[in-house]
Amino acid sequence: MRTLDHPSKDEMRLDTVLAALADPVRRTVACKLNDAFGDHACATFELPVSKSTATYHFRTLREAGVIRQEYEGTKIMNTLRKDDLDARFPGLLDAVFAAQDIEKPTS
Amino acid sequence: MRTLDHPSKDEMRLDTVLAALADPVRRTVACKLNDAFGDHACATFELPVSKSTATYHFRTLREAGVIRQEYEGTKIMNTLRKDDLDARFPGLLDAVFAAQDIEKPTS
DNA sequence: TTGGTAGTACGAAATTCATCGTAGTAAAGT
DNA sequence: ACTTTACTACGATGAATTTCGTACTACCAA
Repeated sequence: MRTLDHPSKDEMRLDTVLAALADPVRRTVACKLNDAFGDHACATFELPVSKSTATYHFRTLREAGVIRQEYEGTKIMNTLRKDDLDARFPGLLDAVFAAQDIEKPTS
Repeated sequence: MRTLDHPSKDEMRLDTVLAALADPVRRTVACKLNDAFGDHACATFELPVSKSTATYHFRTLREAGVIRQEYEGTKIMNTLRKDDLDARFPGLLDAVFAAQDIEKPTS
């Protein structure tokens, strides 16, 4: 079974988290994970980039600690590490999501 | 009299603000402005970079809308645009400062 | 076992970023 | 008028980021 490395809560760095969330493609992923229910395989995000670029962005988010990635068959299921991030940097994620919604309101 | 360009509140972009705050040197500047009283000329920050690099970071912060820069004689006085940022992206700045303090507690 | 699915790894190219030194400028001090 | 101060502009450089295509792999399904 394939597994992927994730930083522990304590290993999360503010530099890295902010840099991860500064990119619009990655912020879109994080926001969608925050809003949505159900399945979140990488392919379901319809990002405006190629498949290999998408892989890069998902890896960047995972290595920053923003998302968790777990294999499920050939797919990778992505979830937001909201609890861990809230514990490490309280209020940060919510402020970013709120800011995103102000700038680009959803529907 | 020399003046410098600043984005209006509405021109502030989340991408740019987050990218500005993702850099440790720039985040240090913003945090110090948030904490301190009195004079804040560029030279008072004792950053671990050369003078020309410091100029670059201050300009990046100004163009993102994070700080305001105004000439006063040969000096430039820097202030945090807290009110504007709070109005545009409520809670964001405070969350970042709180996170910074968790990661690198002041004194 | 053959084929499809969902993603990764790798290498390359383009762009942006962070850094610096040098030279210059505007204002203030003497 | 000259010097000092505090900063900027410019050009260069190296590092990091973002992008992509191609080739590959692990797993599942028929």
